[in-house]
Amino acid sequence: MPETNDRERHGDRRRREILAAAADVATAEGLEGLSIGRLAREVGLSKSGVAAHFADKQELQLHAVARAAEGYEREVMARDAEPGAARVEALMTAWIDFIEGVPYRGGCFFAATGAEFGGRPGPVRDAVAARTAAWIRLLEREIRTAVGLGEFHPSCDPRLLGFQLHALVQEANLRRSLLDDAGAFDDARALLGSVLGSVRAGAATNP
Amino acid sequence: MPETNDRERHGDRRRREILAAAADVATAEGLEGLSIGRLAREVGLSKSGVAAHFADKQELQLHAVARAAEGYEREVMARDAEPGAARVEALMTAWIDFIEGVPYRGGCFFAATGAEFGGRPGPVRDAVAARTAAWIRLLEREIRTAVGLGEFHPSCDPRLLGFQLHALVQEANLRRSLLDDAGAFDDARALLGSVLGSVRAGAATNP
DNA sequence: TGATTTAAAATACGACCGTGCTATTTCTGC
DNA sequence: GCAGAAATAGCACGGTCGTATTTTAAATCA
Repeated sequence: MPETNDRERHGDRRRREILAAAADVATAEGLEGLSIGRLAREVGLSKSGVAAHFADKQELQLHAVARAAEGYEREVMARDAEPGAARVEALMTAWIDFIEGVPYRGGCFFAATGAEFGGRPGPVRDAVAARTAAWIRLLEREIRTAVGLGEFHPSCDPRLLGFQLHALVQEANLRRSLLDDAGAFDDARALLGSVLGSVRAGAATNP
Repeated sequence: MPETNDRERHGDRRRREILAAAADVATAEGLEGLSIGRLAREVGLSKSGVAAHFADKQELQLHAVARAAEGYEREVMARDAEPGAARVEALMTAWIDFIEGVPYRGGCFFAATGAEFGGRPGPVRDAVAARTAAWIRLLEREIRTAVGLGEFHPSCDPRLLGFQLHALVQEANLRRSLLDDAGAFDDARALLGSVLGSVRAGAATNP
């Protein structure tokens, strides 16, 4: 069998190309509205040429979710900084920068697909939810570390702070993509600073 | 001509029934994915029976947006309280309560459709965006009043506070619908209290 | 009652959907 | 260069989509 070893099989380049286009299109037009024919036109293949790479449409959707998640893991979650407050700030800043300069037309892939699949059960929803939950947990864990190190005020509730930080970026993404508010990410940065400032050790007892 | 006077034409009851179902379904499955046939099954009519009430699908979508907005105007925006801080809190509380007990399966209609149409031009997007922007402006105006009355700290930026408050509810809606986090609205309420507390006159200089 | 207006159904049409199946082209390893 | 495998194209199928036209049934009114 060819299989040079295991990785980088022959059609993997195409497959990646298709998935990149899928993540792109899905961010703007939804993961369900994404059609094989539409995708084929996008990458210059025939419908069957695209379909051959996946068992069915759902598998394509799941791979597109995974592909989008890889981007976040590489560009956002992998930020290294001193554990604690510094890393919380680094993660958030990287996240805001990433979404602001996002290559996908609709903004944040997970904001778009999360809202799309929110009220709908199934494996795709589960995949989107799992990635979102993992990111929130990562954020909370880092906040907890900062509290443990005494960098954040002891009264700071990691779940609530994580809630607040996650909300800021979701809001910025919505305002840019729906309201064409280009300054939304600067607002998010400003609020990130003020929220983090208010929980830093030595500040008042909020939140 | 029949036309009892002008309002309440003959098929208006059906029409309202269809639009209620449309807003319902669209919240869970999107405004674009909403199909005439699906809607017909929902209200127990034939496809053509539904289609006869609207010029085309886009008109149906626009009316569904308007219908959903009416619900918000009636249940949320119409809260009357003393202008200023009290009304800001009343509006936000009514909003959170409304979405938490929302009759639509996917949560907030405008969160769902806003994300869906964010990266897509057209009249439907414009309608959703206009309603969302109007609500944000209403919130900001009331905040500005509170600052003017001296109830909120003079350093409070109405745009940023509005950003933060709007973000809280969007986040709660996402967490419940995508992550099945039933406590998300209580978290939003807690944060609403802490954020408003921090901008009340006499508090520290945040945000 | 009979004529007329209105609501809804029935039906049809063309477009696109996802999915199989069968060529045909393109690449790869000897 | 040739065999064989992999990648892609071509095509057909059953469904559903939105829409338009026609037909039936029910309500309204003279």
